[in-house]
Amino acid sequence: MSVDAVFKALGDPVRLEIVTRLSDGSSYTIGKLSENLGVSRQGARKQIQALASADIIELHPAGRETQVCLKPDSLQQARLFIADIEQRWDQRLQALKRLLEDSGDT
Amino acid sequence: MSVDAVFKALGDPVRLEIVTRLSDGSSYTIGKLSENLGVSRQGARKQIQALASADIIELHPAGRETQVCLKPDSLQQARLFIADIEQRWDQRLQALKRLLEDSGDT
DNA sequence: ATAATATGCAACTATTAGGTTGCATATTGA
DNA sequence: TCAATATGCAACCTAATAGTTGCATATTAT
Repeated sequence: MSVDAVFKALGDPVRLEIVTRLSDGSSYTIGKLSENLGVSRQGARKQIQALASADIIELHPAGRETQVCLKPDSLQQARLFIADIEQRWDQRLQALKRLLEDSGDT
Repeated sequence: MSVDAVFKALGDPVRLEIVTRLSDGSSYTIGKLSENLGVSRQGARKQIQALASADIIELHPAGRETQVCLKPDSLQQARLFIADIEQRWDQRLQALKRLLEDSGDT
């Protein structure tokens, strides 16, 4: 799964709410997860599917219900991507700072 | 700017490539940034605008060109959001582990 | 058996996104 | 001045997204 797909999956308030709820580490049925999201059950189901397709959550069908739980690997990948961007940026700023200090010495 | 909007802005390969290029800390003109992205200049321009609207980059017009540079604050916000999700998840796992160990002691 | 429950699937609509092309305009260099 | 350059703006197309409603189906509880 490419990292842009993970970001894309996180780029929606309903999906972000779902992820936030799942971050408590427990698993929810699709039905419970779909409550109070501000959209219909079927609307919520689509967002849950989108998150599953981005490998951010996992669905475990059991009997007539399906348990949903978080799968943090993709999230970590996304966080590391941002951290890398930030690190490059910081290194560049440090380099610029050193250049300024050196020229100030002469 | 809400964090889902930041994620949304990062959820596209062209925009992600733009951010990656800018992460070297230098500034590029819109024209230079638009090269070799696989889309037309106008297509690239739209993505640049999307990133600017999400407060991920800044545009500085000067004469006939416009300099583009990264603005890492929104990125940090997004990274911290993910880090928080991961932390909650980890804490829950730790708690579960302790529970198992305790019950194993009895 | 039957009713309630949890979910899935399909069709449909409206909006947004990503992309294009064409043309206008302001700035700069020769 | 005049040509080249950098960019902006607008119209347009297509595909994807977010959402809906209605109905089907499998599972579970009484």
